[in-house]
Amino acid sequence: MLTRERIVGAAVALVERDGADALSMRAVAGELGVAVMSLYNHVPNKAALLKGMAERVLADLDLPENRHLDWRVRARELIRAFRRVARENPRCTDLIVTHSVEVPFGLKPVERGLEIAHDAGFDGPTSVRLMRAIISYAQGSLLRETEQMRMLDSLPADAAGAFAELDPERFPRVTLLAKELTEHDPETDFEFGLDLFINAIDALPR
Amino acid sequence: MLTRERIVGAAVALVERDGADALSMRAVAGELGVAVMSLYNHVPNKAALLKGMAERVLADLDLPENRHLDWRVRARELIRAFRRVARENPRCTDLIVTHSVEVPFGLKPVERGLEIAHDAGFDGPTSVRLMRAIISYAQGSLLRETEQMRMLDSLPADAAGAFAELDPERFPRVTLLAKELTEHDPETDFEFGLDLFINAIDALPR
DNA sequence: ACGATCAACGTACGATGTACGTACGGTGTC
DNA sequence: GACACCGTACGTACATCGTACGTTGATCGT
Repeated sequence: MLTRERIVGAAVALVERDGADALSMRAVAGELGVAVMSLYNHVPNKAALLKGMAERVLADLDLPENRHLDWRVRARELIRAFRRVARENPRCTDLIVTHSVEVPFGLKPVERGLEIAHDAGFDGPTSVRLMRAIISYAQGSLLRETEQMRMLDSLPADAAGAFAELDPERFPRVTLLAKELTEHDPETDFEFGLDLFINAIDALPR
Repeated sequence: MLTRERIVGAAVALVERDGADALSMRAVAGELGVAVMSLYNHVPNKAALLKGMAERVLADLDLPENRHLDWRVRARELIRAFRRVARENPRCTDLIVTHSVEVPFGLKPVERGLEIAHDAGFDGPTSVRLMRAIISYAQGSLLRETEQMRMLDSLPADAAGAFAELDPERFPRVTLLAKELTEHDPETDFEFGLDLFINAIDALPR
């Protein structure tokens, strides 16, 4: 029996295996050993399928309930969980980030975020803003990670060299930091920005 | 005479006028009163055209040189300039954000960002990290803005009502903050997060 | 004047999303 | 048991897409 769940699952698996360009209704149907048009009994169109895929991946978010802990570690864990599911499906990441679906990704994480902000002592409107800001950072980070990956392995090999050989008159700091700019440690970068954010929130008046 | 510039320009104009879905090589050619295949004398393929469009839009970044000012206002201005070009081409925003091209968007803004971080007293590696973090936030914000816009005018009208009527047992804070969650003031939200970030950086040890 | 170069073009092909009509198996009603 | 109904799977068909390939015509250096 064909179901929306199976279709979405096959689509995610297919993208993880063959990349996003390989995603087509025909390919998904093939994956399930089914005719193309059968899919349309369960999914209205391709856009809906994409949305379903984003939801599916984000549904794996695990949100441990640990309300007794410090809000800072809870906030960190929430954002990390978001990043984790994205990294577990690396080739779907763009999908997730650009389709983070209504109210960014289901209500549970939103509720959780607001709860944490509340426990941290912030009022409602501020909580909403804080959540939006942090989500922006998380989404942006994921986006940047994948872009940087694409860039780094599209550049010939000696990217740092190319940067270093730029005109030092026009780009003094870029040439100086050529090495740092072409190195990429997504984990550390992500945590660096996350810390920055959490500390900033911590310093906010209530 | 057909040129890459004219093609890219027509493509951007077309997307701004008719939306991203209307972008096709045929449509661009039509816009220029030219046969489809003529485009390929100047642009190797559609992906390259997209990249060109992102570059084009970002080329409008104005980066006033005001090195005597406080680094905080310079940093803010740089990020705002980024957001401004994106907002000037709202329907291209997704393009820009997801194609922010090698070394995120040309070298000048990168150089400028590193320069500001340097003037703020940070060492090289930290400067790179700071820049990455702030770019992540900016990109994420833009992404979230457009998503939220799409969401808000896809929801029936009374979105706040729908939120408020959720089960208050499971989603106490969401129901409580229904109104705030469905209101959207991108400008204020953006500035809120930007301030947060700048202040966090300011508080960092050197 | 003439050959070379190159921008513009037309044709053509394979792939894609999906509208539409059909076949068929299971379920409820008499 | 007969029959009407409905939902699921399917096949065909079409418009549209990106682009490979071969041709034409104008321009320019000699």
